[in-house]
Amino acid sequence: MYALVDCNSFYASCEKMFRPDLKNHPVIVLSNNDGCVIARSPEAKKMGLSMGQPWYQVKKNYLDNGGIVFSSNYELYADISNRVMNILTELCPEIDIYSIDEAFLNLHSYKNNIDLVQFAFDCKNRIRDWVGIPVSIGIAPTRTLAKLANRVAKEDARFDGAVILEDKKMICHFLESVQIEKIWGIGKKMTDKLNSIGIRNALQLSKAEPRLMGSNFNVLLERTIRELRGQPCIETNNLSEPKKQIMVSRSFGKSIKSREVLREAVSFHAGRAAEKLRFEGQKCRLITVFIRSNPFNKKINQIYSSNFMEIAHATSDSRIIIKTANNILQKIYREGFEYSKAGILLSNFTEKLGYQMTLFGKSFDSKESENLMRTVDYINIREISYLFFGNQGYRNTWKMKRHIKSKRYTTKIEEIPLTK
DNA sequence: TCTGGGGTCCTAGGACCC
DNA sequence: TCTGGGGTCCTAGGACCC
Repeated sequence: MYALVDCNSFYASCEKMFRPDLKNHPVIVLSNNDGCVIARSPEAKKMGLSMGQPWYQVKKNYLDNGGIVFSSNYELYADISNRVMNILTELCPEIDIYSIDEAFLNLHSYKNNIDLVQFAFDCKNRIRDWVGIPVSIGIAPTRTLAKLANRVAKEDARFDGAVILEDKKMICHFLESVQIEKIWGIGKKMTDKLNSIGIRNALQLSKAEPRLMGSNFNVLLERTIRELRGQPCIETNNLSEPKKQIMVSRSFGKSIKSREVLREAVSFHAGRAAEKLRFEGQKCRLITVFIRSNPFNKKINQIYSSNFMEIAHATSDSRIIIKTANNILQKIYREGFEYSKAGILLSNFTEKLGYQMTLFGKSFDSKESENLMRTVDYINIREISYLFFGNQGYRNTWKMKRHIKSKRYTTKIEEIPLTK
């Protein structure tokens, strides 16, 4: 059996934790640049706000009706997430952290020795009491079914936040009431395709022949069908699995024409990406940079420009990565466009051990490079001061908007909440 | 005025090999 | 009329996820 534990309206719940005065008030959290709605408290959901809706479209109405809004505060959410995951790991060491706010627990090793209902409520209560975040729990024979159970636990108040699907008959009955687009892994395109051949609910899908569906559509669908039938076949994404790519990209606070300012933004992202790469203990060989205009603005000429460069030896040196990113930018920049976003993608990783040696030239970052980067990271992590590279610039005219951010209550000594 | 960011996996098709 | 067969590897792009 698998349990899926998922925090309810996670970002909004994090904000509410530190603002007891907002209890029972609608609270939402916005994406970067205060662009879209990405988390809604139950009260905000009732007001009809939907996920991903542009903020400017709902702003007036929402605020007029007493809604509360926050810019995203990832430092806070990441810290709260760690606390939740630590508790879950204690309860079940076979844990697969799937995203910032949800995790699968593999309950197989418990066999029949636990009362699943008891287990679910223990989890739920402990996280509520120790951290302060409400969670929902779905337990079922496969991950796909656990996902569905979780969804029902969230949506139907009668279950009090926990749904356990065990009995075969019960599962069939349950699947019949589920639309296929609610199934994990079935997106919009697949929904349309399946609807067109008359498959509308999860029970119908589970009765389709997996092999045949696999060859007519794709293997992902085949796996999903098997999972719906109670046969686990979606692998764990082992927690220690190294990343395969690292991306840093941001929309700008306002659009940019100047090559110079663009260069600062790209350098800044490149520096951040290099930092992430070092924390992953990886080195990369391929660097891709892209710049683009705002696709929503129909009045301007659109551009999406990108290119990549391979570096001779795998590196995690910020200087090399920033320099390469700038060379790519030189190639892709076109005069006369308004750019609204830039990004960098690092890929082709080689773990620190086990390099491919190059025939000519050096194969490794030099000792000097390693030492320098370690020192820079040391200083930056501890915020003794903030070191950056000249290219990264100081103007920051492109930085994103985050006008209504809450405090970093748990990670900044100056921002710890005080009682009056 | 104003529309996020970071990932994974799969597939089709091209290049290349014998 | 008619132009092999079987493979691998790589990449770009699609679909999906939170």
